[in-house]
Amino acid sequence: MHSSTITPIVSAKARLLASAGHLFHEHGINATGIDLVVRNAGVAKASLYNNFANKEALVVAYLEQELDGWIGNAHALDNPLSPRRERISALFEALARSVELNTFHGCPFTNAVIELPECAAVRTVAKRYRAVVRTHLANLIGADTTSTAVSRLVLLYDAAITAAKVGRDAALVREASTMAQELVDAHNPDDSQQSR
Amino acid sequence: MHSSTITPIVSAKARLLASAGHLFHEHGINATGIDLVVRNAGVAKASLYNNFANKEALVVAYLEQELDGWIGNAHALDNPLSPRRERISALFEALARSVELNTFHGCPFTNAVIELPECAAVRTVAKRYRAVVRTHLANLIGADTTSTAVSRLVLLYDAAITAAKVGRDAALVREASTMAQELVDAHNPDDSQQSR
DNA sequence: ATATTACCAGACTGATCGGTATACTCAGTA
DNA sequence: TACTGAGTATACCGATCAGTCTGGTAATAT
Repeated sequence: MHSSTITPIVSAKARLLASAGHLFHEHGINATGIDLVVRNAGVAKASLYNNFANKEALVVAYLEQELDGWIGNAHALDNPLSPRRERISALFEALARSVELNTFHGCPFTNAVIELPECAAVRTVAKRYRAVVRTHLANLIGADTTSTAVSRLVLLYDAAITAAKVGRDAALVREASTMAQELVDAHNPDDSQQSR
Repeated sequence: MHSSTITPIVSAKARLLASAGHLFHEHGINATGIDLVVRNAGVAKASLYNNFANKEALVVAYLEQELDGWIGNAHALDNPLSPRRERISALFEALARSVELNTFHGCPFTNAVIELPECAAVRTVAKRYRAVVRTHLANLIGADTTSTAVSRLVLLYDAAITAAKVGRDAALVREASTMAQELVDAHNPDDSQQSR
């Protein structure tokens, strides 16, 4: 219980993941060397290789952490009492604000797939991420995961992320939001107040 | 005229750009070292630095080449006699086929922005590319470049590219195509045969 | 008390990177 | 003929990378 005097407050592993989370996401994976991750974490180099087999394993753990983060964030942004169109647009609006604040660095999974195109483990996590997004969007509009409407929302979310990352265009992100809202309204015309 | 016996058929610069075109696009920019570009081009290393200041300059030249290629391809895919919806969908269909053949390696500009996030020159070419896409789509549907309809087509094209690169999902690309066609039809209802 | 476990500090290795330097060939030209 | 310009081949440089190794510290468990 009270083992918090000299024993690390948080484990070396947790500090490494936090460090990797910042550096990989903000400066890219390839541009971030192991030494920087270690120094930034305030941890010994050996501790990295005690907890992770190699850099690739650290990258995968980072992506899994980002996936958990996305889910947490999606639920934090969601107000189940709002109409469906607003529950959807909240996701896009967060993206648009991030663009305006210059704090958007891209989708970690898209970035990783592009930075490490030959890494199967990365593709696997990216696939899981896309399935999670699809499931979440399906839940928000109360539709089947395989429905056309959900596919279209996935596409609009993909579009918004590219518009944010490459175009840095908040207005375009909001246009995607409008499209998503129109889609939800068309899919569920008798829904102007409640989502359940 | 007849100076083609020992004088290089094509210049070292052209061979380097062709080599860079293949390697950067298929394996990524950071993963492709200078030595490989040079060896693959069958050219001396000094020839690279005689024609380009550094790797970054080569990358920018490669992107400009890709931009020209995109324009050429877009015109090759376009049949001005087809209805507008088909002129649009041809773009998406080419993408879907590329996914099915496993020959799609992503948008060179998006890839470059993600691989070299701190490079201003890369961002500049990417911005030009997006303007070119917007202009082309506007011409295809005969709308103003700044119109909402064109913004929406840009978004759908962005979406299709992400669906292709990260999702590797040809069906999703075709769903984007359907959305684009519906958008064109709605924007121009009295257009079922001719585009002019 | 001792063995174990988790950690830190940092030197070190081998490979690879972008880029430079040296020395040469050869075709066209003034 | 002698110079120039574009090319080739290859050795080399300093930096950086991922990953290993040595050696030490301190708390925990036996």
